[in-house]
Amino acid sequence: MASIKDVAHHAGVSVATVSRVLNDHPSVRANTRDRVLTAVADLGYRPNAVARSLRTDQTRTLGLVISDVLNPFFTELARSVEDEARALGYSVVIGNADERPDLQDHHVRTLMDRRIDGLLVSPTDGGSPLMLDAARSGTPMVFVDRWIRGVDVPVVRTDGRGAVRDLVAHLCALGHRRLAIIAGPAATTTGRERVEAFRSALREFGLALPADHIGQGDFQADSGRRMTARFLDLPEPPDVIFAADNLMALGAMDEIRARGLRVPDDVALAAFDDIPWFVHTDPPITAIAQPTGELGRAAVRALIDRVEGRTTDSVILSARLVTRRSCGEPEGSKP
Amino acid sequence: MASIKDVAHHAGVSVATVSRVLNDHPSVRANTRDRVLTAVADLGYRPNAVARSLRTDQTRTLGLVISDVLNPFFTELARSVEDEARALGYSVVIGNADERPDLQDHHVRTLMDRRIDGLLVSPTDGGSPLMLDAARSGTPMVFVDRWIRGVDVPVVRTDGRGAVRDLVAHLCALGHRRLAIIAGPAATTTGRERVEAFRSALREFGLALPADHIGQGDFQADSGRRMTARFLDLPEPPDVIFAADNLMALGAMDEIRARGLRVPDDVALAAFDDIPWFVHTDPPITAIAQPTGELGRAAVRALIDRVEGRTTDSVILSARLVTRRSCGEPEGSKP
DNA sequence: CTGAAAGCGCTTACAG
DNA sequence: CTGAAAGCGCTTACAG
Repeated sequence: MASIKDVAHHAGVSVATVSRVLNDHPSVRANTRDRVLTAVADLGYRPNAVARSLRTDQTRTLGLVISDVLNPFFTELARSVEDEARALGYSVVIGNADERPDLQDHHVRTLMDRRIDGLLVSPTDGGSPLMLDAARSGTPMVFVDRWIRGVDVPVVRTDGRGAVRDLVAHLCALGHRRLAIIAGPAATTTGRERVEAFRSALREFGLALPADHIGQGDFQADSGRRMTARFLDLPEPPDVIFAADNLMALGAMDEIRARGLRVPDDVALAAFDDIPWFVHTDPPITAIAQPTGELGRAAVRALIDRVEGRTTDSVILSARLVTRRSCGEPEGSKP
Repeated sequence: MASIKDVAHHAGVSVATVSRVLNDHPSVRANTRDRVLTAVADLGYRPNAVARSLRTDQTRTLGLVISDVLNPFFTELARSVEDEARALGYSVVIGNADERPDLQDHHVRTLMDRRIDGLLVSPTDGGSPLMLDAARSGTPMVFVDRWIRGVDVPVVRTDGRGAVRDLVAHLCALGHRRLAIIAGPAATTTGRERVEAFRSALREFGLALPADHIGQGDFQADSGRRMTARFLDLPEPPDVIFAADNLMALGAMDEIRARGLRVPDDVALAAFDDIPWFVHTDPPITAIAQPTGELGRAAVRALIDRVEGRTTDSVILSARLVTRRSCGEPEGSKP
């Protein structure tokens, strides 16, 4: 592969001059510039980004550690992050934590070793020592979707409180009284917040959330299946299962179907996070939709602000309820 | 951030010695080694991967350019690629082409500028000049799923021929006679091969594939919707629509539902690529399943073989038909 | 407007 | 067993 030296030689100038034209430095004579550009084209020269990064101490790369690539919510988030970053002149490298703190740490470490300019994380846990170090190390960082308490890092997330309340109102209006939730890990903010929002909405409607109606999932499909089995084995099973993400809703569907039960007749089902397939499931699934694209874009803007030395605030967007048939006939239909 | 110089100073040795212990060079006295390790721990030192790469001319990173992150097939592929690569000591950086040749080229260029050790690509087109250059440039490369003709690069892919024939047999057994396909871009191998396999299976069963029963899609959802609309507007619409990937099947479902039609009563539907949600759609969707995980792992092994100077062959796995209810009652049920 | 030189943080032959 | 030195491919003050 041709190096800057080859180009310099070919153009009959010094490497400094080649570097200048490559970086659009104004003080290069037009004629010199043309000679260099010709040499670049002739040799098919491409600057070595590794060498440039070492020298300039910047990689123009952002790291993104997501909780689970198999979760369409995160995949859509990753997409919008990459789009916005590219528009602003940055690349992004993604690490998939697969909901495992150890894997998350692995990726944070690898990314920092590569000297990425900034780190976007949706933490799978409450903050490992490594993660805390990273946050304090001076590498610009922003949390997206999930965050860690007690760390001075901006957060870009969705507040699902209102939508969860709307969901509970919807469920009560349909006559449901025994509501259960499959929660995410208590170590994650969204794991905790969604249960809390659910609990306080229930309270508002005069309902309780007994311990055996809280299933401890891990945001992945299998746990949704296991928790659903546990609920359905209860002497008095719940009327409704609310899955705190779409993967656990998938697991719930698997279990319900395996038992030959029907949604919503035997159990109603609702999910946090909306995905295109929810329109086509049997029945279509009521879900809480996040403004995922905007979330990703806002997170990138916040991170790049930090990277480039500007200040940023946290941003909180809001989710909305999308009601479909999985909890019973929607308002306005025949009973 | 501490550098190797700081560690050397702290431990009272030269940077060469520090480098040696970091790289497990045998000729370091145990005592020296311990002193260095202590300094490393004290300073929280992490080697700068950028500097190391510049010096060693290897990044221990693989590039993966996938056609579309929003497609669960590619997302699962990416997952298995990353898993296998990590197990073999490599990182992977993913570029999402979003089915756009220009974006694909952007990522190939960026990845090569970063001097990744090897490139895994599922091309979105028939081979841009840049792609052809890359293949010839000496950077180890392997195609996965899709490939480019006339380029000497190993291919790891699935042969769907047998499964497509099984699908057509299944459809004929159910009495369908007017079969249509929503194909992928003709510039892609899978775009062409799936139509070809479909056409020759039809011929085998004495059926034709008229031009107006071939919809030209682009592997993304919208095109599935548009082509389905076109089929349904035909004076004599097809009995069955076969979508060449799961995203176009989603689009087809959208259109069918928008018209208030039912699957399979009004039109039957089948898809290439199976996803977990196909079990829960209304009705469950008959699909052709690829061994996606194995595909990704085999591709990584092939690429790393090349990177490390070994030779590799192409590998061809096979797909299988998973029949569900979207084409009519399965064999053995009541009619 | 251009070049010679230093230096980014590593690794590795070469000496001793 | 260890160190001094060269060099990977760039960028950028410093001179001229």
